[in-house]
Amino acid sequence: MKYLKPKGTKDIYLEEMAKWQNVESKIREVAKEYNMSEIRTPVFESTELFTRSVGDETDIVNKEMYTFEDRGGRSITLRPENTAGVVRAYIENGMSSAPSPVKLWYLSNVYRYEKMQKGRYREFNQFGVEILGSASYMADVEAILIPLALFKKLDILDEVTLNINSIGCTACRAKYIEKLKSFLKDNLDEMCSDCKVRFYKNPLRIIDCKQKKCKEILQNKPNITDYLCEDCSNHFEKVKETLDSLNVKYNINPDIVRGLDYYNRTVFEYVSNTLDLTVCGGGRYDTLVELCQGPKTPAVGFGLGMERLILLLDDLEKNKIQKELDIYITYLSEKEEKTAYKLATDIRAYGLSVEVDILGRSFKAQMKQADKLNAAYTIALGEDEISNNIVNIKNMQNKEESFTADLDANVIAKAVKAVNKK
RNA sequence: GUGGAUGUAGCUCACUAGGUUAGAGCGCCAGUUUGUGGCACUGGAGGUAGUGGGUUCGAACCCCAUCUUCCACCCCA
Repeated sequence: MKYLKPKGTKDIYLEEMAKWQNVESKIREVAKEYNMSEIRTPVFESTELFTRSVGDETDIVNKEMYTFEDRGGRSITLRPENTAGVVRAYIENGMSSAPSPVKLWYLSNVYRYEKMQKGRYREFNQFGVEILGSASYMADVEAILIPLALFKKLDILDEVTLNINSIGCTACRAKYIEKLKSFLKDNLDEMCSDCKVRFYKNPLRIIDCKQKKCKEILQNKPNITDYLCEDCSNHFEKVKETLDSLNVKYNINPDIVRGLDYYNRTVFEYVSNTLDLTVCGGGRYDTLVELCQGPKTPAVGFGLGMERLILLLDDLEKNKIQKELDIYITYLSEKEEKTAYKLATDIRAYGLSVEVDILGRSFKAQMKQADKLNAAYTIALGEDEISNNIVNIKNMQNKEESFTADLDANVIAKAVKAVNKK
């Protein structure tokens, strides 16, 4: 075991790959149902894109980016999140002139230099959506609904909780921060060292500090929802009303503050009820496109952690994939080997999954193998079958439902497909 | 980045007053007399005990370093 995968990375293979593909296929279904189009952007972008958009006071930018200089002396960073790259692509390719709203989805890997824990990797995958061009609360609602549609398909609707909040616009947030600061000012000495720093750099983050003393002090803090300006307040009310009308259950949690600077108004997250994990986080970002030198464009989006979602599914045993094989062709001796292989190849051309032994196993071992691979049917080829030009197609689950067919790929494929449909 | 754990076959784990060729279950490969799987039985492959040093006549077991993974913070998907 000389070479190990880099810290914080993961190999995905065999059964786990099947689980991923299952989730991915559900994601594609949802994407189609919501009429979104897929976007793929580069794994790396110029460093400045992230420092500008994510915010240079955030932890992501301060200590978690994989940044390096390329051979041309450019500062490059492996994307720590996807929104910035999508927004860059939106502007660069003039997508603002496409019919609004532009609804983009992606499934891509992102990179953060973090200390490992379960559900926390240095390379991980996010399913995400960005809805660009709508300032309406309806867009917020749609962004909230999309993960829900996926959870429903995965049968974990009751296993996650939706938390929402509004952090207002720059104007009302600034007012709130003043209130919060004056509330905390007197007790600042008793707070943890992190919070003392946050007090000056990013006061909102104090809200979700987990230190006991800080929590105590925060008990009677002012809530941002009480300080929203009229527009922001109305917007938030409309979001809630619409969610209610759709029977979407949610908690209003005035303590959720996202770790990226570009959010405003609605922020939301989906949290596992059983594991201590945030599976999905998102919100509105009306100023980001402009900040990245694009046309003024309101937008909302979210990112959903694939590794965490799959971790949750595994924990709930909701993602068990039974691998299936349509036909296993066995042969009695080396004499029938070539006929068997040709038959397999021919049947495969009809879209069925077919396996033949390529290890030189005995007939009996081939049968065992067919069983292990969970083959629906087996076909045994021997001298008799070849001379009579007829084969027995054995149903591996129920011997009584076995049947015969001509030794012909077309006939066999049609017969198996017909039986499968029943 | 801070604090605390962990590491023995592909997987889940045994073996400690430090002492001959490190074990089990599952998995993998094969066989149980020659044309039919799932059970059972038998056999086989597979580990320089994460890696590198040190202590010792002798280390998987003791010490140090390092890496990995995990837990609590931090943060977040």
